[in-house]
Amino acid sequence: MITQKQIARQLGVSQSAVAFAFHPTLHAHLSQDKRQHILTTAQRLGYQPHHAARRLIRTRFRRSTDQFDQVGLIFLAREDERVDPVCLAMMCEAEHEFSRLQASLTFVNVSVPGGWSKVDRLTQTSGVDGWLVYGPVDDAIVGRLRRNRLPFVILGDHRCTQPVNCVRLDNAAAGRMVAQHVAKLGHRRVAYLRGAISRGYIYQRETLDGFRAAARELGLDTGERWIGEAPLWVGDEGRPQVVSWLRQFDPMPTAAFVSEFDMAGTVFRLLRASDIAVPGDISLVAYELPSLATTNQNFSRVELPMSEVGRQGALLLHQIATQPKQAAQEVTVAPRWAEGETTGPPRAHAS
Amino acid sequence: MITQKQIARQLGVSQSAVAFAFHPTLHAHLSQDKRQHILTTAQRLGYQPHHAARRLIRTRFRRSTDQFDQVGLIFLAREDERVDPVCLAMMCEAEHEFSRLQASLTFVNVSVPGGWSKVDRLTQTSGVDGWLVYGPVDDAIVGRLRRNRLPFVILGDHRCTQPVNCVRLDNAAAGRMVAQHVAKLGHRRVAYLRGAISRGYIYQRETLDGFRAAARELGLDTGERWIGEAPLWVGDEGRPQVVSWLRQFDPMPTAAFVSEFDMAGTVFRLLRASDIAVPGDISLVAYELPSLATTNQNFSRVELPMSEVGRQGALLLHQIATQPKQAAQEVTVAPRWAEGETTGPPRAHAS
DNA sequence: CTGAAAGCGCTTACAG
DNA sequence: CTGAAAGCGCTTACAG
Repeated sequence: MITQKQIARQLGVSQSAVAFAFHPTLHAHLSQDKRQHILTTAQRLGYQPHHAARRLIRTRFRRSTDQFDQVGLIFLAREDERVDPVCLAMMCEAEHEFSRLQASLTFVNVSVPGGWSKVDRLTQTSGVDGWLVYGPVDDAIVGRLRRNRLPFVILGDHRCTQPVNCVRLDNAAAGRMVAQHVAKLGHRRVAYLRGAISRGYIYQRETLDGFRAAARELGLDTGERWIGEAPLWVGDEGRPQVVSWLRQFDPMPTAAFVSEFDMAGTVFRLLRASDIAVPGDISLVAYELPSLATTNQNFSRVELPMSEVGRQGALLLHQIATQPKQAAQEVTVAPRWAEGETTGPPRAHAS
Repeated sequence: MITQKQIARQLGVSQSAVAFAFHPTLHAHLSQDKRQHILTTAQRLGYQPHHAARRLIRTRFRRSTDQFDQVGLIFLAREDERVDPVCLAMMCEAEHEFSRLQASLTFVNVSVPGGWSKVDRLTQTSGVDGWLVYGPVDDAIVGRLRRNRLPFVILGDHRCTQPVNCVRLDNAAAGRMVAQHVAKLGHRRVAYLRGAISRGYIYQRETLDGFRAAARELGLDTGERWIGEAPLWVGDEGRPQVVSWLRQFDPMPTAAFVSEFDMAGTVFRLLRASDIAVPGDISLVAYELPSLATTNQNFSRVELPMSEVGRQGALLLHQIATQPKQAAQEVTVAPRWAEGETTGPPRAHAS
């Protein structure tokens, strides 16, 4: 591996001249020519700064502000969930963005005993320059992170009452988007199928609120009775209830929104098994990650680009880590509409 | 943060005495008493070795063999796959195991342009002490890894012709397990439902081979005709074909094995929609990760504990990184049988 | 504008 | 058996 010393020797300059060439913001100035010369040579020789040396020196000069080569991802899983496709999608994209910045991503699952002590250890030994945090984050956790004095960005929804740096999906916009698209097609009776809401996820409430507000504005017929909790998560027995729930209405809704990942396919099959045509009898709108299976099946859907959340999170963390203190920022990522074949205008006699 | 120097000052010993206390294998020996005293004090003060300093010094003394605090996970995604639940399950468990060893895990996705250069950079700048590798690994990739001279362990199936350190599931045992369980219940006509096999995954071939071999031994009726490629992956249209494929046999098979993740539920619903009772008319065996949805639905199934692969991979990497050179080891993890309600003895008149 | 020097925390060869 | 010293690669205060 190539060191600054070697570059200096090769060019017949001092080692500090080489170091200064990489830090143009420092008070000591090199002539432009000399600096360029050093940088070109460094590039040609394939110089890579030694991360460990940088980290070490950081403990000496606290205000080494421009260091950003190791970032941690704190994964706070909910107890009852083991695999989380959202997490991996965000992580891949965040890692990709960090790679551009010559930084790498350390994964820490704090949902196990002793998880937080690892976070503290990495912080104290300068193991990382900042944190991305994903999971059910609240004020207590934010307090803990603040005490460590490293910059951090929350990915996804959170329950904090104080302002924090975070990147999240605009859930309300997802709900609005659905209402707008079905309204434009001419639908008025739109059913909203939820998963089990006992856990009280934030996205569930926000999506529904967005849908409701837009539906009201657009003049859809959308009282409480159109909002059904479909027991799609509780095993197979409950599933046929979706059809009977839809059939209780007379006339039936002409459109339905399945507001949970990976469930529209099941509803589609249940409808077909009951000889309800999609989109002939009822239009169906799905809610999906860009990568899930339904994508291939040409459902009309609102897509939640979680990988974009990861990307924006990486960029925001880099920004707050390298720039002087500023107010907490909340970045929202817009959902995307994907037109498929499961929506169409309502039947003339039905609308 | 506490340093060795501070501990030394506190105890009135030299700094090197403290360092030696942490490295009992070195030639210079401390008295047992003194060593204990130093270690106790270090513990009491909450001493944490500074990783960066350790890494830095490693570039000086190459044979610092006992360092193991930063490990990389190389994620080689297949182009056509974006989210991989297996990867996250393994990673969580590996990270957990590394935490016990005071090490942390850096995630590197090499499926993007420039991915490998990051691996090289981390290797050259002593950014990591070893690699876990997950994805379609072949000899070319192994050659690349060997050149970097860091220990590495492959997680999951691979296509290498040379011996390598790896941890994988015993896929053949999964196939055998299914054959044994249905045979014990008295079944003779057993259908084997595959997903699309165009991609030629290794686990698909090995699982089938294991099933075939055991079926032959156990006297099951299992010619080529019992092995069907169920187009479960190609969208909704192909799905009803599963039922017609099963019905082409006369008499029908009394048991069926659905040999891909997350598909048994779909087959179950298709059968029910066609008034074929499970397990009355046909027993159904699923193939799942311990975390997938079917787990809740009480299917009889063979479970593939990928998290255990991650755990064993972490342990193996630690072993080869800290111990003198030894021959490549291949660790296999056994699948687990979970008895559910979708299997039973065949109907008397049918068997 | 430029270079020599100090020192981050640690490990280990070397001298007492 | 023990301690003083060198030095990993780097950044920056300080002296020319």
